[in-house]
Amino acid sequence: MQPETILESKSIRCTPIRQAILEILLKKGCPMSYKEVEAFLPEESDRVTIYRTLSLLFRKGIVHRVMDMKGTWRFCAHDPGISGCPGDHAHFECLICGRMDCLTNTCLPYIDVEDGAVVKGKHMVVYGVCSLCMK
Amino acid sequence: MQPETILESKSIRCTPIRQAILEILLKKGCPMSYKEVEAFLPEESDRVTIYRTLSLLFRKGIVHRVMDMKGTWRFCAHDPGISGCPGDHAHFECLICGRMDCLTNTCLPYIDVEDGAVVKGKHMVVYGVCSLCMK
DNA sequence: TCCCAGATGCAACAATGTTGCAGGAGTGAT
DNA sequence: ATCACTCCTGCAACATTGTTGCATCTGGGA
Ligand SMILES: [Mn+2]
Ligand SMILES: [Mn+2]
Ligand SMILES: [Zn+2]
Ligand SMILES: [Zn+2]
Repeated sequence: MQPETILESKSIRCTPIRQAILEILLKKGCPMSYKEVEAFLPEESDRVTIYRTLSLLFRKGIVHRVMDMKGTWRFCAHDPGISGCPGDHAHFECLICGRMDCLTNTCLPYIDVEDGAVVKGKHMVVYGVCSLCMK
Repeated sequence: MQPETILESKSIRCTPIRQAILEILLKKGCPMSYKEVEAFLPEESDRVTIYRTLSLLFRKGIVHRVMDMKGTWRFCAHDPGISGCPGDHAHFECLICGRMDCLTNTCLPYIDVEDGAVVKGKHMVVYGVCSLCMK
């Protein structure tokens, strides 16, 4: 699905930067930090605008986000044409090249918490060395 | 077990700050950020020393650490008298009061990664609202 | 006692996240 | 077309955490 279509469907004004950022996320298909996204944008792109755009996309449910093992948020868009990706899956992070991947075929386990506590979400990162970096 | 005993058993010089920090972690028994640890130390304690001490304790395997949903490391010591805590369990973080707890009775699931990739560790945070904050 | 590895304190920096504000662009109503 | 209003963007500024370098201090072994 096209970035513009997605933005319009969420009643978000379709600006060049938003379109560009969403396009990058859709094309890459893996969780990216704002820094990684920035690398694919024109030189003059503003850090805060990228930050706000990613926050907006997240708030509107267009992307999901994962915190990596360095403590930075990574944002990821899966084509909404494909049956709903709730972000409820584990992620793999390579400690060498830094790449992160969605393990969309996994499903996070049920976790028992203390009585009375309410679970809002689950977050799982599996880290190690990816196949490319192992060679 | 006493902090000094633990430090000696790992051939780490037993200094007042190390003893104090380890004692705090053992007493609280939940993953604490350096900031939280700092709050229980004398005013004049140096930020970097705390940082280095926590790193050391982690490196020596005395404590384990978890990244919380704000992207900061939390360190946690379980009494080594109790049968080995590898830190291989999930954690619950309350989004209201910020407290984090070890779910020591859980066990992280096996996750299938791409062929050729090597898993070094797994990291799972369940977040929501704790029983106290629900009231 | 002397020496040296190790511990600490302080300055300094990087990265990310976050907010405030002013100016600019787009939209819809008149 | 004009105007008003909302929203978007760019820039400055700040907080927090993590991290390193260096000078100094300290404890323990030779
Ligand atoms: Mn994902
Ligand atoms: Mn734990
Ligand atoms: Zn890799
Ligand atoms: Zn709570």
